Amino acid sequence: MSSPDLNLLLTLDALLAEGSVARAAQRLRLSPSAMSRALARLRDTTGDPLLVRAGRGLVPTPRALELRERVGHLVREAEAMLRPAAGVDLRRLVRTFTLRGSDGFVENFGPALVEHLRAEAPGVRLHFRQKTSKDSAPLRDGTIDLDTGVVDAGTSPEIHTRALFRDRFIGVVRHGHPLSNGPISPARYAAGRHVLVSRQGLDRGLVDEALQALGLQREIASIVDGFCAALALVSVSDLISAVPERYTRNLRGHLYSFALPVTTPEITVSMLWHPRTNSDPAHKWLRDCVRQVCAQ
DNA sequence: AAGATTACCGACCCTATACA
DNA sequence: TGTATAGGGTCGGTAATCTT
Repeated sequence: MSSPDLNLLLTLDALLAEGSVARAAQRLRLSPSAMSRALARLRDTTGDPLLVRAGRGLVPTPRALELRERVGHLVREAEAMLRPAAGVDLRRLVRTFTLRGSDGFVENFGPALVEHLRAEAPGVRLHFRQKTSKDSAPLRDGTIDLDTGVVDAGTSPEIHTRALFRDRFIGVVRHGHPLSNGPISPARYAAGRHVLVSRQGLDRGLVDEALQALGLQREIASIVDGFCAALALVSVSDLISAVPERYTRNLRGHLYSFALPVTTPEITVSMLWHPRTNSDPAHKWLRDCVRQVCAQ
């Protein structure tokens, strides 16, 4: 069974509003004959004559009178739905956005972001979710609204991305740690005991590759799946960790940071969103907020 | 005479089929 | 798998016809 032609709703609206085939035709820029045939299709679809001859003109049937107001509302509603979205009223916006970020995103950027949103849109709530994988499916199905992280070959091609900031890895130890005094050579750095951050559970990373190029090797004493855990371990032990500088700025207040004695590639942290939300004015505003907070 | 309807025709779209 | 073609269906226009 085929669904009815919804274009007929526009025809019905014009016919019932005008009460005349000729005037309805004029309104929809059709010939009277085309409108007459459209009326015939409507009669066939609804099973009601809708407009019947009365002298030279037409008069509505009870069913037509019943439909007149309803179809009018329906058409206005549909037209409004298809118009480009107007700007969003931030003071009255009530909405929850779900943001996904790697370990440390909330701790580092969350406070500024929440404050920024509170000032502009007090009805907006943020739901921060931990990034346990790079899977794009939650963006696609709307489970999360905005993702942050490093874009790589595994990122789905349809996903929109925008760079937020570039970052570089630095070394971190507790204050009073031997490395907090004096120059740090690659050999001196490699001689310490290290904590490696790896979400995938790998046992070596970029720093190990850089050390290997110099003929050095470090001892990985511990592997954790997030920067917060690494910094927590570093703060109460003699372990050494390498973390992104900007990404962990607010988390290293009581720790000693230093430039790594080896060169590691810079990373670009981006935000990622699905094309479905690209034109949504509220989502646009959220992206702008995240961009501003991360640029500070 | 005015407005509604119908016959006929062309344009367009969709689908099935053949073929490279 | 992609492209070309034929056939059928739908819809709108013109012109003619019908109804009041």
